[in-house]
Amino acid sequence: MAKDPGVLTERKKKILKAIIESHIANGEPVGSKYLTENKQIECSSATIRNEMAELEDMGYLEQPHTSAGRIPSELGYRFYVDSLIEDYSVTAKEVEQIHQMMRSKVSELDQIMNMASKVASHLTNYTAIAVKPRETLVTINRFETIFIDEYHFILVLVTSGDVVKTKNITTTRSLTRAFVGQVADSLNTHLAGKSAQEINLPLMMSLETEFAPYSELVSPVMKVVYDTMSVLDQGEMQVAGMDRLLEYPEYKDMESLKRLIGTIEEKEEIVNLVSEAGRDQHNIVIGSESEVKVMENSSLVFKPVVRNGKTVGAIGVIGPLRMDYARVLALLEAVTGNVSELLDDRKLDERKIEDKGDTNHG
Amino acid sequence: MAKDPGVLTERKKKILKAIIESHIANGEPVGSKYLTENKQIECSSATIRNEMAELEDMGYLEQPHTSAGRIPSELGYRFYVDSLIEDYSVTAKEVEQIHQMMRSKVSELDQIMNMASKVASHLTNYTAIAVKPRETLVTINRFETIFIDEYHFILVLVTSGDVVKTKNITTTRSLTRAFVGQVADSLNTHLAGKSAQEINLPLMMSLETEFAPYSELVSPVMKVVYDTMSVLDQGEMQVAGMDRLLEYPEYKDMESLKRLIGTIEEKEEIVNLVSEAGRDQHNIVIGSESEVKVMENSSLVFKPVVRNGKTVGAIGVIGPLRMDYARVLALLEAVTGNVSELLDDRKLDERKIEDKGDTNHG
DNA sequence: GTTAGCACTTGAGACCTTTGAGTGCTAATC
DNA sequence: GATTAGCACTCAAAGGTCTCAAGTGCTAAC
Repeated sequence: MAKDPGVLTERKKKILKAIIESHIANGEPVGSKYLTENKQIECSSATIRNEMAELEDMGYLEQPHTSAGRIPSELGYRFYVDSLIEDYSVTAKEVEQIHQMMRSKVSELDQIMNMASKVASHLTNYTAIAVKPRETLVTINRFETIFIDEYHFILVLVTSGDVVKTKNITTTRSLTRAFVGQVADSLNTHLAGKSAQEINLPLMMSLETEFAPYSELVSPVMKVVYDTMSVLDQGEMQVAGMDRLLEYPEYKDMESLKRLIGTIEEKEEIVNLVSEAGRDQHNIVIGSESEVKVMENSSLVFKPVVRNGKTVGAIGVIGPLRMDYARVLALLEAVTGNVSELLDDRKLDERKIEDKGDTNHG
Repeated sequence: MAKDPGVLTERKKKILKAIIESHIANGEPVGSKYLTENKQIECSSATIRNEMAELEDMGYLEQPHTSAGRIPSELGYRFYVDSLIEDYSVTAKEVEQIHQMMRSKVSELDQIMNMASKVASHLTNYTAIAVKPRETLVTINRFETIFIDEYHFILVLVTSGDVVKTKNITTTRSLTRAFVGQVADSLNTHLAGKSAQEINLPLMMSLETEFAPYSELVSPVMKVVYDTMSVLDQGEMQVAGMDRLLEYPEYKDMESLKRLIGTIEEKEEIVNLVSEAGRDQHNIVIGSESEVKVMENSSLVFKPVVRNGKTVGAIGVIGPLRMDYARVLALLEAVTGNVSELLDDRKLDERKIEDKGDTNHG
């Protein structure tokens, strides 16, 4: 495909940039005449045609059919975002909107991220996602137990990363407050520092002897612990503004739209993609660059959200290849910046508390 | 529209039923000739035409255009599900699939429900939802606190309905283990039995005096409590198999599809609909019967999941008006039945534990 | 290296016709 | 009075033809 991607004359770059930006704006193939008339390029349409032919040879452009203009190829977009793109300046109004929408009462990470994805979708007019990446190494930090009544107690599990999970445990055998306290102690002795993988049969057996005559408790408790840890490993993802996909003519094709929606809903692959990404910079995945075959017709742009130096999630945008990358990048920057600010522990004086807890129903 | 919906001759019922079932199966308008040839109706096409004309007058049928067959109206579907529908028998294979898919290791309600919605979508081939209904009256049951270190403790909040939420609280002022214990005691004295609405300024002020010199703690703690309670009120909803919508020609129309996807993603309105529903029976909402204007072209069928006599959620299916109601009803019955079984406390002997806890990250 | 000019290609859209399924109505029949 | 055969009528869907306009590649002149 590409002949010599390194050597693009200034004029070629200018033409390529003009084509890409026109196509992003209009969604239609761009012709040579259009460029001479609407973009400041000082040469005739014939010259542009020659240049375009060469750019096509190099793999930056494509032609839907002989008598149509050119559209950028994936390689073209890639070159554009790497070398040609100009910073978009977020407008005051957009900043205002971000602040407005993020200024909600909630302080839970999940909800902040969720709201951030809504903001991102709203401002960019693309489908947006909020991802909580897969945790690679979750270990048990400590246990606490709370005695409720004879037959119920709550198991509190604090993991690395200050994640707290609680579980109601119901037994058929009556308990005492003291015993429930011992449970926590034993669990702490045996399990602190362990990861899900390290919970194995010998461990369980040693616990069973220790807990006699409540050995019946061991396996359910361990199951809960194991469940909890596994869930944490998994990552999460929320979607906002899925319906916006339908506004773009590239998703007129029902079949590919169906597949894309399926992939988004499945979450798995996208969470993977995001989890593997670097921590600080923007990440742009253009079409078939990703291993997610199904995203072939789409681009994913996301930016991690960092709190206290730790990546706690990412906000991203999914849309057609001809996404307005400049604008999306700038807006994601603004949104994640805002989220980080909300999460920043150094601003405790202002908010006084930080919450990392979570809930579950039963 | 309707002249006298009560008096349908047996033959009219038979014809109506045949039309609806044909249309559900094929998605196309049904003509008189088709009926004589494929359904056992002992009269000529002309007679059927007369009958169909009358059924149309009564409001049970509609005609897309003069030279087309008839399709059922919403009223027609309503009459069908109320009076004409025949029970569908879930096949052994389907039962097997339900068991297979539900036999996963997890025991958390959220995850069970989520899996159930996937099963429902898979088996019915419609979009499915798992709803956790709005709680109407959540009150505080009790507090516990867990001392972590000088600057951190965990606040555990047990609400009515045995829902547990935990929050990490970070302070700028150093704490003692004893003090953290007192916090719980105070909170219990002042807040036990209260609902979110009852947390007001006077209450906060009385707490602030009590907590001096840690009065700075009061407002953040109360915020957490309030947040928590509000979130519980809200209800939740998960979607599975959204892409399946695109398989039905009635959603070819991008504009209405966009609106439907928007409504589903928004969740709000559907959660309302489900939350208001009765507890035990099936619920069938056909098109514009619901106040959710946007579902005008679609039907929602759902069945509550009951645990220990309490409605803890619902599994439902969203699809075109010409949904295969009989099959959907039977499969939802089977799926919710399976879920209830998994949740049933009486089977504790088998699983020994019950978990109601939940998680959150930070 | 650039440009004017021209023949060529091709999808989109407008318009027309055909086709066939299905109807409503009338008059004959049971 | 209910049923049915028969027939004229309607209308969307499908296919065909034509035109239109945008855009190209190429050649030859600058």
